[in-house]
Amino acid sequence: MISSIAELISDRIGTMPAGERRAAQTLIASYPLIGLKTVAEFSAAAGVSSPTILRFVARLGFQNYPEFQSALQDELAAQLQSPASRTLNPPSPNGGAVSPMLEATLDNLRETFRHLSDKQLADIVAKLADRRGKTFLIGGRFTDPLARYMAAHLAIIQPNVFHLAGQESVWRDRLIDMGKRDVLVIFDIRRYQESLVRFAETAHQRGVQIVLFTDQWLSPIARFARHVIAGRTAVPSAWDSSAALFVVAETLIGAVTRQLEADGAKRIRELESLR
Amino acid sequence: MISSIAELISDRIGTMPAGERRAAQTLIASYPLIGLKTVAEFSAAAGVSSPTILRFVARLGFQNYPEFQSALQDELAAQLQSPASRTLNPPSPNGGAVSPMLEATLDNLRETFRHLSDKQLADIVAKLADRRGKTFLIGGRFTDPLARYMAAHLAIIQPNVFHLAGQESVWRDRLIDMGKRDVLVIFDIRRYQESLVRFAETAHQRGVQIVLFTDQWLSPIARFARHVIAGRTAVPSAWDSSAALFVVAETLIGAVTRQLEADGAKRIRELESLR
DNA sequence: GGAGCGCTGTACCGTATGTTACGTATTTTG
DNA sequence: CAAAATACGTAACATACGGTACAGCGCTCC
Repeated sequence: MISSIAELISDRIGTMPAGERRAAQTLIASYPLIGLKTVAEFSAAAGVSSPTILRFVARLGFQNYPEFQSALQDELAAQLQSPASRTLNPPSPNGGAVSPMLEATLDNLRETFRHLSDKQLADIVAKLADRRGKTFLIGGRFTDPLARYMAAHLAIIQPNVFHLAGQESVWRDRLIDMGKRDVLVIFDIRRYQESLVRFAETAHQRGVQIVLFTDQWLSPIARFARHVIAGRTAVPSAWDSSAALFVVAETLIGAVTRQLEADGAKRIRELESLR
Repeated sequence: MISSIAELISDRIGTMPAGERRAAQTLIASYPLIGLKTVAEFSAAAGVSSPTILRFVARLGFQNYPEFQSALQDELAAQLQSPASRTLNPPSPNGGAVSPMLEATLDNLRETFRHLSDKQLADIVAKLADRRGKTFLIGGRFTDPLARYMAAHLAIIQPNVFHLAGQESVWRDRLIDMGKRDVLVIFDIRRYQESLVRFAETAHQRGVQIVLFTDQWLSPIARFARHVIAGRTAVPSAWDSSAALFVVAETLIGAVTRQLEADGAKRIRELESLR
């Protein structure tokens, strides 16, 4: 059963030629607004010619462009009159195989944040925003990209942020640079990596404060960590999900940025003037 | 402070002559749909003549009717992109400072998947699981970690998966290895990187099928992409969020794994025996 | 490698749309 | 009550919008 035009599109997008598919994608991307504008604007936004737009709506089964627009408007009207249906519609409009994954991830996010106190986050933010020391980030086989992601952001808003990459021997040598005032952010989920544990232990002995991102079963590194963030990872997949940790990381990035702005950090002002 | 057109109307409706007041009331009654239709339809619905409608919108301060319609559309866009859920949702169990970020991310995830059909995902999965060609992954400044994350998983379950890292000149040279049967997965969100666009264009010319992860405003690479995944990125932070794209990536990883298992790929069986 | 097909864009056309001028009706004011 | 000002609709107009014919191009399939 196809009720909305969006569904109709995604149903037929596979059978469309390249140009019309671009039209379909731009419409879906900012649905349904582009469709309410003129053919010329639509075509410009999609980067195709106007006839392609018209052929596109024709393929969807509409006699002409105005009829297509009317349909979009009717849909909008229905949506606006019952705003609840829009966000609540739990019988996922997308009854297929993907939604279990989405549902599980949404649950994981909520659960992860439920066990996360504001105080805990505030402490970590304060530590990360305190620029008397250096910040090192590292991750395991699958989580190292998370460390990179966080490092990419933090390195912009403050100096002395380093992502530890490459061979184990390489980052072991960086231990020399680490001391009491420094922070080490580690991402480690099952199966926990022995090399990371060793690294964390040594760093801990040197007085480095460790912020650990791990799963709900806690990596052994938790023993040495000053702050532990335990994210839910279970999803209906062969792999564990790092999405919850990813979102916590983004939250921290945002909070640290805000904190530094509040501190009136010169660097932030300079950055803004560069944009 | 008057923000919406509806407020503007109710503010001035007192000073309007009879005919225009009828127009105003008709518009408010089924706001804003009538305003998106033609002047003729609007006037008919209000029971007045077309010039009255035009005088009405002129009194609101608009130069002409199209300008008025654009304003209505912009308002709708803003309304649709920040779903009402934010106001309707149960006042988050965790009333603290982090929850806006979490709420926005949850919304982004739902919205992103709402615009994503099973068919579309299935097509991409089929392409990624089709092992007659190679798979290349690359990302932008902030999204390259996502490419790495995906590559780390895909490289385990199948051969010929390559993450393109380092200098632009390095991956440009890899173009030589790419052909019609190959897939290029690109992550690119605002601000879109010129170097990536050039790279995508050249790859496209070589017949490489491109799977693009981008934001809702679509990277210019969408022009060359066979498949486009548009994720929502807006969060209350100085940075855009890649969480939605991350979850889509995880979903794809899981689906590809399942697909290969279903295909009875020898590699998967070998992997299992190794564990 | 060649022939056929299908897709796409350019250029042009008819028309529906927004706009304006003007005459009539209605209300307001001295 | 008269006269003027304001409001409204009819009708004519110009623009820009949607629609179409056609030619070029790339792709696929012999």
